[in-house]
Amino acid sequence: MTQSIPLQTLKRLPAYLQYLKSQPKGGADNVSAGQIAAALSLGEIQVRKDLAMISAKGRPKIGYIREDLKGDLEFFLGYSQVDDAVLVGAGRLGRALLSYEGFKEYGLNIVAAFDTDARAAGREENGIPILPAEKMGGLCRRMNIRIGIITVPAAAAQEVCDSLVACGVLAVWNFTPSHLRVAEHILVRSENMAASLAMLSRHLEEKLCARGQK
Amino acid sequence: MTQSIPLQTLKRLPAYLQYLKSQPKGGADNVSAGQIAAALSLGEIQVRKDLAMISAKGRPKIGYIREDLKGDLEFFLGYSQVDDAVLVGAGRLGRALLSYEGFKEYGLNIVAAFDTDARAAGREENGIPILPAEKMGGLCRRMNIRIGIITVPAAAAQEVCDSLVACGVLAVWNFTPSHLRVAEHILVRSENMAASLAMLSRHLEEKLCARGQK
DNA sequence: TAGATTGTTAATCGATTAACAATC
DNA sequence: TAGATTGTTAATCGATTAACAATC
Repeated sequence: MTQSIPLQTLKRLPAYLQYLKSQPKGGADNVSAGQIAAALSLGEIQVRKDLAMISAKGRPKIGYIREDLKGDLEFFLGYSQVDDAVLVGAGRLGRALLSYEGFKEYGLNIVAAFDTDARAAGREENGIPILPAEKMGGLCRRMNIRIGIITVPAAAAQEVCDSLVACGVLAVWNFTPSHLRVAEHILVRSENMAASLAMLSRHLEEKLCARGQK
Repeated sequence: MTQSIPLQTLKRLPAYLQYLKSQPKGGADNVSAGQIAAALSLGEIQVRKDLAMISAKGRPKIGYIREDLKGDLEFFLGYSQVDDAVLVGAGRLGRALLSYEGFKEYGLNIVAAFDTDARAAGREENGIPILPAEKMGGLCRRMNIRIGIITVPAAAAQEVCDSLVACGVLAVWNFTPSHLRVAEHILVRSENMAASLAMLSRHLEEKLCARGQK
C-alpha cells in the first residue's frame, strides 16, 4: 500500500537523500528543513512539505533525526528492495551505464544486456553478460524482469520497446530521442537530452543577448 | 531578441522537431496539430498552443506547412547556430558522450575534453582531444566556451563546476548526482538519473501491488 | 456551404508560496 | 518564557484543458 504523492515531490526526494548521505558522519544528529533547502537551493517550506508527505516525524525547534530521515527516504524510494533490469543496446552509452556502479545504491540491478551485433554479444561488461538479442525473451520471462533500459539507435527504439513489453517489462527507461508509444499501464521515462540542450542554449542566448554579444 | 516562452513548452519543442524529421520525405506537405499530438501522446490543444508561440503560421483546415514548421522550430531552438562546449571527465560516460554524433544535430559542438588522469589525457575520442585538466582555463577563455559538460565522479563535481564558471562558462550540463551551487546568472541543467529511477520503481510498485504480487 | 482546423479567451487543475497556529 | 522550527490551511501562480469564435 503506497500513498500517492505529487510527481514533483517524488522527483525531489532522491536529492534529499543524496544530500543526507553526502554529509560527514560525525556531524549533528539532527537536520532541519531549512538546512536542506539551503544546500539544495530550494524553498524551505517546500522541503518541509515534501518531508511531511513521507511522514518522517519532525519536531519543532529540533528538526528531523538525520538517520531516521535517511531510513524513511530509502524506504519510500524503494532503495532497500532491488529491482532487476535488462539493458538493450550495448553500444558506448549502454556499456557506460553497465559499468556505472552507482545504480546499485538506487536499488537497480542490471542482470544482463542484449545486442544484435554478434561482435558485442558474448562479451561482458563489469561482470554483466552481453547476450544476443534472441535470448532476451527467455531471460526476461524466466527472471521476471520488470525494467528495461533502451540504449539502441533511435530508429530501433520502438521495436525494442515493444519486445520488452511483450516480455513482461512494465517500466522502460529510454535513452534515445524517440518517443515511445506504449499501453497505458506501461511507464516510459525518457532521458530527454534534446530538451536539456534546448534549455541550455536558450539560457545562453538570453545571457549573450543581454550583453550585446549577439 | 527572444520572446519568453513557458518552460514546459520549450521542453516539448524538440520532440515536435524530432517527429517532423522522422517522417518520410515523400509524405504530405502539411501537418496538423492533431497529427503531431497523436504521434507524441500529447493533447491536441497543447500542441497547437505551443506551435502558436513560435509563431509558425498555421492555416485552418490545412494545418502547418511541414518544411516551414521544421525551419521555425530549428531556428527557435537555435540548432542552426552552433554552440561550442567542453566536457570534463573522460571516463566511460564522458567518452560515450564524446562519441555520440547526435549532438551536432542539436547545435552542440564539443571541442575538447579534460581529465585529471594522465593516462586518459593525451588520447582522443571521436576526433575530440582529451587534454590534461590544467589546460582547461586557457582553452575555455581562448575559445570563448560558454557550455560545460560535467561527467566526473560526484565528489569532484562542485569543484569542476566552479572552475568552469571561473573560465566564463554560463551553462552547465551536469551528469553527476551532485547538486551544483552556482551564481544566479549561471544555468545548471542536471540529468537527474536518481529521479528517473524513483519514478520507474514507484510505478513498478504500484503495478505489482495492484496485481497482488507484493 | 459545410466541415475541419486554427488561435484565443475563460475555466480548471496542480504545485508553490505565504500566513499562521502548534509545540518543543 | 522566548525563539526556533514544525505542520496545516489559505492564497498565488503557472500550466493544462475546455469552450468558442474565426477562417480556409
